[in-house]
Amino acid sequence: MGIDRLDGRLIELLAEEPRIGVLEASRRLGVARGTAQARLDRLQAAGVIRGFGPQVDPAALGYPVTAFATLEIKQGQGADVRSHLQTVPEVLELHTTTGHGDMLCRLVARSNADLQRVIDRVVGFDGIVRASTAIVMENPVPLRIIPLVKQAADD
Amino acid sequence: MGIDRLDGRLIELLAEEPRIGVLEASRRLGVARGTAQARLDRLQAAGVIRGFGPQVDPAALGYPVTAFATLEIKQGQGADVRSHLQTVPEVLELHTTTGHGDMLCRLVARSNADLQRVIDRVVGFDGIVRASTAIVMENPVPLRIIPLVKQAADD
DNA sequence: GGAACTGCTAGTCAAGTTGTCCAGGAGATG
DNA sequence: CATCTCCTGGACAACTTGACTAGCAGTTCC
Repeated sequence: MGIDRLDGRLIELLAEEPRIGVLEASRRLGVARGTAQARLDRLQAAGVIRGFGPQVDPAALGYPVTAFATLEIKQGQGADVRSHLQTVPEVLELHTTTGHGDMLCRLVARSNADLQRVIDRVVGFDGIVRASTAIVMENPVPLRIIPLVKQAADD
Repeated sequence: MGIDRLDGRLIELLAEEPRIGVLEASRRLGVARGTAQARLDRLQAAGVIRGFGPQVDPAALGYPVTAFATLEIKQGQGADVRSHLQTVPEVLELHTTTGHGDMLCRLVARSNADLQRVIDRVVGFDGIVRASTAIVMENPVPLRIIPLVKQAADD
């Protein structure tokens, strides 16, 4: 179920230079291509690697503003709120968290002014009792996984 | 700076089936390979597509628990806290937000018990005045970008 | 109108990579 | 000792990539 150091190094390599392919990765790791291929297949089958989809930058798409909104939900309205938020393209991510019907969602917007429109659309829904929004100013640690992969590989 | 519908469909295709490659993508889009190639190059050069790195699932790596921690930082300690959190592998992401020296970070852990260890490590640092943690129970909308890409393509 | 640009098509080419085999060796397990 | 599992190093055909070509259509600008 876990991963070993070879798996870890393979993931690191592919994370740094995704275009290199299995053959080049096997060369750099100093193993046979079949081995790298088998490891990669196994990691994907196990769900450790979910895929190699394009990583799209919302800012480059014209949405440079990110915010996190904490929502308090009316009892029993959870499912409705979820399907409402699913329809809003600017909602990139939604979690339900511990707390009294609380949810946390990540939003993006074209500008601070546009963020108001997005929040209105998110919050303008019956099941939502209250919302508080925190606008992201800096992102000192962008979403990363490599340190965790190394940690997991060393266990 | 924006993207058109062909760009949008190309991104969608690659997001759904990343392994198809440029040639197959061009076939499905009904355009010449050179066109798909050129579009893809342009999207990457513009930073819209940052890369095709492996998407690793922390849960499959043995870290099924996710939490968000809001941290209140002592005046002037921001930089120190940032570099501290950077060294913690379980910190997947860190943002500074509006508010009085507030930060928001995404954590993962091996179990709820392990989360305590992670939080202790995160919070056990001088510059942090207070922390409140919300444990993620469900993830009704996993990190997604396609709806936003469609939106951007239609403008 | 005509010239210059830009973006798309449809084709070529060599070089490289992929998927899929195989037989054999090394290390662990019972 | 026999069996398993994993890795190696090699092979093969089929395919994809990167780089290039010439030609065509639509815009923009004088």
